[in-house]
Amino acid sequence: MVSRGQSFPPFAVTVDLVVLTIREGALRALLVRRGEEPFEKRWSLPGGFVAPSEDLPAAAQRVLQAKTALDLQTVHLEQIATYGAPKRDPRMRTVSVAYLAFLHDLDDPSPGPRELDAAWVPIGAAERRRLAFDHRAILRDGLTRARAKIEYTTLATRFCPPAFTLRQLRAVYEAVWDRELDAGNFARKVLAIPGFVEETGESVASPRGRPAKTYHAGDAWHVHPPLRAVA
Amino acid sequence: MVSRGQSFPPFAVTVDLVVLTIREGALRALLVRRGEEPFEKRWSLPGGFVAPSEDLPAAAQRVLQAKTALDLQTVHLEQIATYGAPKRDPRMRTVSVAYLAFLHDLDDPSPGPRELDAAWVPIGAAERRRLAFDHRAILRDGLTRARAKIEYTTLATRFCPPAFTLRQLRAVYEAVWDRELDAGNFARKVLAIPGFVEETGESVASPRGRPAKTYHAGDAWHVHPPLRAVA
DNA sequence: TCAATAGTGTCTGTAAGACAGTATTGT
DNA sequence: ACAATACTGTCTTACAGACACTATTGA
Repeated sequence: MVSRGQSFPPFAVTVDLVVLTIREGALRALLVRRGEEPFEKRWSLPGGFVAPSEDLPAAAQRVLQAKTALDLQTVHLEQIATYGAPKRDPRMRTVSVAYLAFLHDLDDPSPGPRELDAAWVPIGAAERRRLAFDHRAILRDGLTRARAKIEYTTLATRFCPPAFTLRQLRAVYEAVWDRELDAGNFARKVLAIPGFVEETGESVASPRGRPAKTYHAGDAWHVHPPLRAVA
Repeated sequence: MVSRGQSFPPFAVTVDLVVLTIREGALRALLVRRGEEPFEKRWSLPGGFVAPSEDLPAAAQRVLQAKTALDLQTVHLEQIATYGAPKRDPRMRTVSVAYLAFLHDLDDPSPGPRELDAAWVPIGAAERRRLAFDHRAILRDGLTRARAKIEYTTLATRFCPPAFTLRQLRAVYEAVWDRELDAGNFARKVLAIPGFVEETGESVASPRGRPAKTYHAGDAWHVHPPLRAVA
């Protein structure tokens, strides 16, 4: 171990992102197909090296904006954990700081210059796929975090467009937890939490049936008492 | 950003530890006084550089064993988060992976060769102290994690010696949450969770009053329904 | 017997889930 | 009218917290 002067064991530091969205009623993760070694042609989480004077969240934002046509700073990005097994990257000693992002449905993602493809992959397929590096473990940890976090925070609204119905919000929970919720109980509970959602005053016609009111995300962060992932 | 060949932005990677214990009825953190620049003479969390072929949890264990006369692998170590602001270390670009450890009461800690002192500092004083680097934020995050984690896991038993009374276990929760719990409700709840604690069959005399049974930690991990930090 | 601590019983309020019932629309 | 969807009322059960009560010891 070196601890003095300019000499220290040099590490490469990367960020890798678990980017989740709801599309066609299914929870999906953003995956990219690698165009270079190592793991060429293998699917992986989007990621990249951290620049010498770049903060870690800034690196995560940069990677995210390169793949998606994101307008805003309002996207929620949180750190999952850091992965640094000595042989996780065959090229060099690397630690990867993993981030989790929640996005509402967007256009198709665009692959970067060194990538063959980019896609929103349904979560079951993504988890089963052989991913590059230790990305399968990172994806698993990110999903676990997401499933836990929407229980006691209002983050589920981040999966929704700016205006949404309670049906859409409930669909988020149902997709993330892979479990059906009682529509009535859900509406009562969400509306009882101050600042979870706020009426827009508008309604949208359902395919058939009574039109649903639309809501904006409110400014509350904590949901107490929490919604529950298991019955 | 460099992403090909041997050339990449070099980072130093360290581990820093939030090591907590209960001593004299108070929650305390292990702090060390730095004997070299930067932040010479300032108190800090124990930490150190990660060696070139060392896994991150192994580095954390090594740092922990250097300070405390720990016998075992059974200590619980979990990652808190990673801190990598560009100027967090004035010497070089450094990212620090922070770990959280729960220990039962041990001997006084021993300072390392480049440290002036080491001590179990009561948590209130530790939080108020001006610590080196961004260690105050790391300590805060570690405490938040600890307070949340003992709600829904059996980790509080890690603060207890191998055999303990319910009074001792309750004292752990009271110290960590800084809140008194109803003794009766606590006993009923803990005993109702299968595998939380197991009777040793022995008792210990109280200073005055009925002797308390002693227990070992059981093999359960989750506490459901959770104990609650707030009333 | 008294004081102190350990542990149990019982009541009450809150909240979750099941599910029936009402409201509002398009066809 | 009917079907479909949105939402509300009501009942049951579970559990947390308050607190009174019993149990067991040393002095």
